[in-house]
Amino acid sequence: MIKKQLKNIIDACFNTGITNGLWSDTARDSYAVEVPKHKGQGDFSTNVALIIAGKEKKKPREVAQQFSQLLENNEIIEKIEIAGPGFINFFLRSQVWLSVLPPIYEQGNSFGRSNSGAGKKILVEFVSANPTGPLSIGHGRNAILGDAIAKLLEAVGSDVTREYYFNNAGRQMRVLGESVKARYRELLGLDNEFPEDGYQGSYIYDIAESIKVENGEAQSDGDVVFFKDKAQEAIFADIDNTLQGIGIKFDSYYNEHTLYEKGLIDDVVAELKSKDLVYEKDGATWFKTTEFEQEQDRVIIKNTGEPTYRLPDIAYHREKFRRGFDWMINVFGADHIATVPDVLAGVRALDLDDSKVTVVLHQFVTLLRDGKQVKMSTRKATFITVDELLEEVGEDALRFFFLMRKADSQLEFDLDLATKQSQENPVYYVQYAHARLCSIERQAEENNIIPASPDEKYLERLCEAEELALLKGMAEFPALVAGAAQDLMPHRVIFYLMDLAGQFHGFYNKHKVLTDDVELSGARLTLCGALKRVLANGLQLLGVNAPERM
RNA sequence: GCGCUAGUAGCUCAGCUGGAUAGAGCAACGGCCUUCUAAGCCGUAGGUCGCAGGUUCGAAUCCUGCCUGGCGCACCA
Repeated sequence: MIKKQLKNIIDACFNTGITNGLWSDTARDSYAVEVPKHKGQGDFSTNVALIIAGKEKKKPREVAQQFSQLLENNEIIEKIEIAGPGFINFFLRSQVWLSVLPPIYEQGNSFGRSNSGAGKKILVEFVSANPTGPLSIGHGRNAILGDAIAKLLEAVGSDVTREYYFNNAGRQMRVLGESVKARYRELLGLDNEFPEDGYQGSYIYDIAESIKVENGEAQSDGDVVFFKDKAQEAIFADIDNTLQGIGIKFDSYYNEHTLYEKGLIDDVVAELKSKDLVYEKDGATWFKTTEFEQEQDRVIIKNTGEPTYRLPDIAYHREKFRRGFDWMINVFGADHIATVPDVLAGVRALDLDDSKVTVVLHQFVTLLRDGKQVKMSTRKATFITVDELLEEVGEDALRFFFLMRKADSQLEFDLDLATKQSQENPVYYVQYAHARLCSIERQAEENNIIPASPDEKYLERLCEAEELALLKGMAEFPALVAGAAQDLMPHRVIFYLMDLAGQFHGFYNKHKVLTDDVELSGARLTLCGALKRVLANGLQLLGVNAPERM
């Protein structure tokens, strides 16, 4: 907000310069106001002079000189310096930063939220695992990332729908049914044929066991479909339970089957046909993906008459458009890379705007146990489930860990470290700052020390470097949230919080909040209260608890 | 071979649309608890930002080539 004020002042000067014939209009919107990296370079800095000079072949420092003359006499600016190649650095009056406090107190738990994404209807599709087994650690990253993205978008005022897309038909599920049936017969002591590529996890035995308890031997020659349905039911219940355990709730579940029921699959084929984008070859139906900058055409209907996954995916996306979403976000694991271009090609083929579809691709989670990488496979059941991980590290650490890295980075999860050193987990660093602030407030109450009102005059006593840094940090929060939401990058919130918590810990060790000086104590208490609010709001955005005691 | 993605301190990673002296955590070393929670703080050490060119006033960031890791390249999802 303060940055915005300054931006307005700079924009005004830029315009004045044009009026006075100092420079032309070409640099408009291409210069920036930023917080400089190093101390001594002011509170904010702009590269406007460099940009103007670059466009007009002038000397940057001269332009900066001219520009700064237009900036004289302003109530928020203490001084201006021209530095380096031609940056203009702004040093603001320290009282300016106090203006963050009232909004924090007024807005409370909505401080940081904004309406920068208001009026947008957004679909976030994530997890979308078919019900063939418990959620593995990879799904865990997907789930937490997707949910955090949804939370961020909600924070900027968008209307967000969380959707889980699944398929309970097809080969995978048939194999699942066969696997359960084999285990069931095994439990009954009957001969059985476990499918070669069957699911070997112990959960298959659990499902078989419960079928045995329920039905005795009655289903020993039961249809595979019966076992498949039972398995699906049990596994979905399990997945749901897992998601609940990490605090995730979906607004809708979309079954691929719906697309068939409504005839939407056929619609898509018909439409592609009418556009001459499909052809028959070797008994299969091919989609001319080469018309959309792809290397080869792709099969959409196999020679058996069954569609490949692409076709329903395309139909599903068209359905999303029809449902009126302005932005459709898919959170996928890296193993789905190949499907993305095909679906987007389909979207374009149907004359839909593919720029409304964003795919957030996250890399794999590498698991380390005893310093060695664990290779995971659902089928062979050599995987760690989200439940197991949750059990080991707890919900807060789980969320925090998964969100700490940007999606594009592979995430290394060292189990030994996460369990053994969970006390030194970064999540505690932030939570501890919050707990400390709460503790200070409790002590203040006991000693009847009253916080200053957020617009109190003597808040000007907050002039230590650490205090100003904290005020400055808090002022950045709303813009940070808006940026993280727009770029779908929850990890920025984590880094922000760690930084802010760090600044607080530093302040805490250097200055005492509760002293005999009533005004100073009151002022610092107000600062602390605001800080507590910002930390709590930030943690809430990530779905992490903000404990009052630790 | 092709596509996507990454390659930054001993390790794990930030670095937003190119910007001024490249940061954090862990690990290492040295300090700080009779005073608001030491799950904390302060300090020291640690870097040819994979390599080589190019674009520019200015490159970890953009472009090209090469090297290395991960993931994909099905009429599986």
